[in-house]
Parts: sequence; C-alpha cells; structure tokens
Amino acid sequence: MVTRTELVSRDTARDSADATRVAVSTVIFTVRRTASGRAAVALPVVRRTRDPYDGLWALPGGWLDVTESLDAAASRTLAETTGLAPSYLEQLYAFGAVDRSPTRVVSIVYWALLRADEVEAADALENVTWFDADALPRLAFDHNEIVEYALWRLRNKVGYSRIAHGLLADEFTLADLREVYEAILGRRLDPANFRRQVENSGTLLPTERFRTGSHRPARLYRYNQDVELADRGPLASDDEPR
Amino acid sequence: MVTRTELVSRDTARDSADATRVAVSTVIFTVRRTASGRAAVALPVVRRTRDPYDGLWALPGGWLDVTESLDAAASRTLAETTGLAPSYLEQLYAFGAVDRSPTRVVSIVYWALLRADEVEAADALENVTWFDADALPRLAFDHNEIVEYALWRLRNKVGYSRIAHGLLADEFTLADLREVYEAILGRRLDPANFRRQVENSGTLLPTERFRTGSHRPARLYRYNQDVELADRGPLASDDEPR
DNA sequence: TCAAAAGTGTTACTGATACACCCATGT
DNA sequence: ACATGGGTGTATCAGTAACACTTTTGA
Repeated sequence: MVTRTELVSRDTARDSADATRVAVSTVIFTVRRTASGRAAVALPVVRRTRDPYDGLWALPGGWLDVTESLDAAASRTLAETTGLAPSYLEQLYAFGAVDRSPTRVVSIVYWALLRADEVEAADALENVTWFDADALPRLAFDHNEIVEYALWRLRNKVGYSRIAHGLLADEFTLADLREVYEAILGRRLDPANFRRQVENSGTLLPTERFRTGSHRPARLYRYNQDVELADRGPLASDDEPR
Repeated sequence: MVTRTELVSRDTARDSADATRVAVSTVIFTVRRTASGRAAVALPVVRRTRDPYDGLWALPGGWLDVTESLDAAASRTLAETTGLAPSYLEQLYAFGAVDRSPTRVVSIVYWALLRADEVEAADALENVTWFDADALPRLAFDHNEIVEYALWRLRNKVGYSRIAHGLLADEFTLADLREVYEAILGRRLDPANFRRQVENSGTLLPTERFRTGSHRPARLYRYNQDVELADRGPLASDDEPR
C-alpha cells in the first residue's frame, strides 16, 4: 500500500524530473549602428540568475502559462524580461531534444523584429545586453544554434518578403532601408536596382518630406500599412510564403 | 504558511487540470489515383475512440514521451497508429491555442510524404482511412485547419524544392513525376518545360530502363540520393529554404 | 567647384513560358 | 497508317544585375 509520503514524492518527481514543461523563447532582431559606423544585426539576451547555466546569457523567455496561447506567452515573457514589444513576431520552431536541458523542456521559439526607435526600452534594464549577431558569446542551452537558425530564417525571408521595415522607424530613406538589407544579407546592394525593386513592390509610400544634412536630400518614405506586417500564424487566412 | 495538504492538492491539480501536455501529430501526404483516373493528394486519418470528439476522424499522433525527441515521437506515434514510415518528415508548426482542446494541449505538428509503394501498410488497419485532401470530412480539434496549412506548405515547398520524389517509388517516368506536381499544384504543367526543369535541377538520375505498354516507351529515372531528402531540422547544417 | 549621395536610363543575361515540331511505339 | 504520349528546338517575355549617366546638395 502506498503511504501519503510516497504519494507526495511521486507527485513532486513528476513535476520536476519526470514531467515535460513547455517554455517560450524569442530571438529579437534589430539593426543598429556599430562604433565603426556601419549597420549590424544585433539582439538582446538576458543574464540567467539560476541554474542551469547560472550567469550565462540566454534568449528572453519563460514558462508557458496554462491560460495563454503560445503567441501571448511570447509577447508576455518578452515584455517581462526585456520590456520590449516587437513590431513583428512569428513562430520559428519547436525545439525538443531530450538533452537540451537537465529537465525535460520543449521550447516553442519565436523570432521578432524590433524597430530602431523602440530599442531604448531595454537599455535601461539590468541583466539585458545587446550583442552583434556575428559576435555572440556562448549562450545557455542550445540557444546559439537557435539564433543561427533564426538568422537563417531572417535572411531567407528578407529575400522574398518585405519585412525589413519592421526594423525601421516610421519614416526612412531608401538608403536607410538598403542599409538594413545589407546588414542582414551581408553584402552590398546596387542602390539603383534596390530602389526600383522596393518601389515596384508596392509596400512603400513616398512622403513629401526629405532628410537633409548631407549632400542631396533624400526623400522619406513610410510603409504601406495595407501590407500586413505581423504574422497571424497558419490559422489565419494567409497566402504569403513563410 | 502552507500546510502539507495544500502542497499535495496543488501538485495534484498541476498534474491533471492545470498542467499543459505536449502532443505530437502528423499530416501524411501521398498521391494516389482516384476512380476517375487522375492523381490526387490523399491523407490518412484515424478514428478517435474516446472523448473529446469520440468517433470523429483525427490526425494520427499521440503524447510526447519524456525520453524521446519531438522527431522520434512523430515517427513512433505514426507507426503505432497507422503502421506507416514516411520517406520525408518535417516539423510544421506548434499549435497552442488555449481552447483547441478541453484540456490544455500543445501540439507539435509534423508533415510527411509517403511513397506510393508504401501505402499498403495502413490499408490493413482498422480505424485508419484515407481521404482525398479536397474532400475531407470534419476532423476532430483544429485538425481541418492544420491540414489546410500543411497543404499550403506542401504546395509552397514543391515550388522551390525537389521533394515530390518522396511520393513516388524507386523508379518512375517523368510523366509520373509531373502528375504528382500537377496533383499538388492543382494545374497542368507543360511536359517539355517540366522535363527541362527537373533535368537541370540535378536531382534525377536517368536509368537505362524504360516503361513500355503504351505508345513510345518512357525512360525510367531514380532519385539522386546525394540531395538530402529528410529534413534534419534547424540544428543540422542546412542551407535550403524551408 | 568638387565630392558624394540621390535618382534615372540602358543593356545584357537568365529563367519561365508558350508552342511548333520530330520520334517511337501499340493498335 | 495513325493516334498518342515521349522528347527536342526555339521565340518571347519578365525580372535581375551591371553600370553609365544626370541631379542636387554641403563644404
């Protein structure tokens, strides 16, 4: 016969070692200007304050609450750990290798874009730092590999979709936008051809304002809000590649 | 202060109503010849034998075991419920809406391709049926929407990747392959242009054998195994769009 | 007036498509 | 012989890339 104490320890075991828990993490990308003057992809990480990997940097995230959807959990944990509210959020992949954590954790990972003018929020926070994507330190868990995959997705999606505006403020020049693409793709783009491509895509609205200060003034553009930015997931009607 | 009894009831609640469980399901595609003679995308579903949705058809799947990876769980549950071992398997999406099941379930959904010559296995099984993808009945949970998304992904991926061979036997004619593409994409393809495209893709190896029986014999091809078929997931090195 | 970025025009190339045409076999 | 699908050749078109060129400003 099973005693009360045994029941308790069984339940406890199930909660810790034996049960699978669901976590949600997010890879947040932004493009910032480095000391050397050129634009680079950067992302925030948070310092872990408990084992495993105590002291290491990790992707922002947290446990999935029973009363919230995966998307909501991504937004919430992001706000709680970094204070950030990204302009674009899309599910990346579910990671579930048995040994990726000492206890069994399945992580639903999202990736997000942050507008350049929204970055400041997280700068105030203790335990949050930004690294250039090509100079990341060792991260906790399998987070380095996850970031690599998210980068691959970002580069890939930027090729056929027009989401790079999720990284810029309301108004921007074509040079600003081209700089973002160049930072993501890691190569120079022809200004003339780039202009025609984005103009023909229909996602840009020209304004009557210009940015002055250096050489010939450049026209400012804003995004055509008709083209959907946030990814509503597969359950929403949607015919854009993902 | 918290008493012992309260601790126990908290743990128990967490195990039943309060806990989130992780399930793994798979959308399995094959192409079969319908009564009318043309090829069509079809998929197997299994009859539910308990609530919720008792008696309805549902995607094959099961609970994630604590000791297996997500990929392994997809393969295992597939074999257990349908006896099938697909030639291609890739993670589709993690579904986690709060109300998609009476209890909280996060489903990691995979999609798979099955070679035409491997279909028979599941035909023997009770509780497994095949439906044409465009004539599905109402399925349990949100499975109809999941199938729609998987179909979208299949059509999409078939456009830029050469995975349709995952639906054919070892040797096949170009007409066989074209028929598969036509069934997936829902439109006719020019035989001449189709031939050149797949020949230039480098994924096909011509054999010296021909299929005879009707008109001019057609050369049989097999797949170039150098091009990877199974999706090893983002943690493997990989530069093919997904 | 000159350097440099903004912006326009032109050409070459590539891959997709449409379709005319020849080839080889079963009936 | 002829109908039919297998297989080849070729013209057209659209999108991309390369790059010469003009425009407009700050210094």
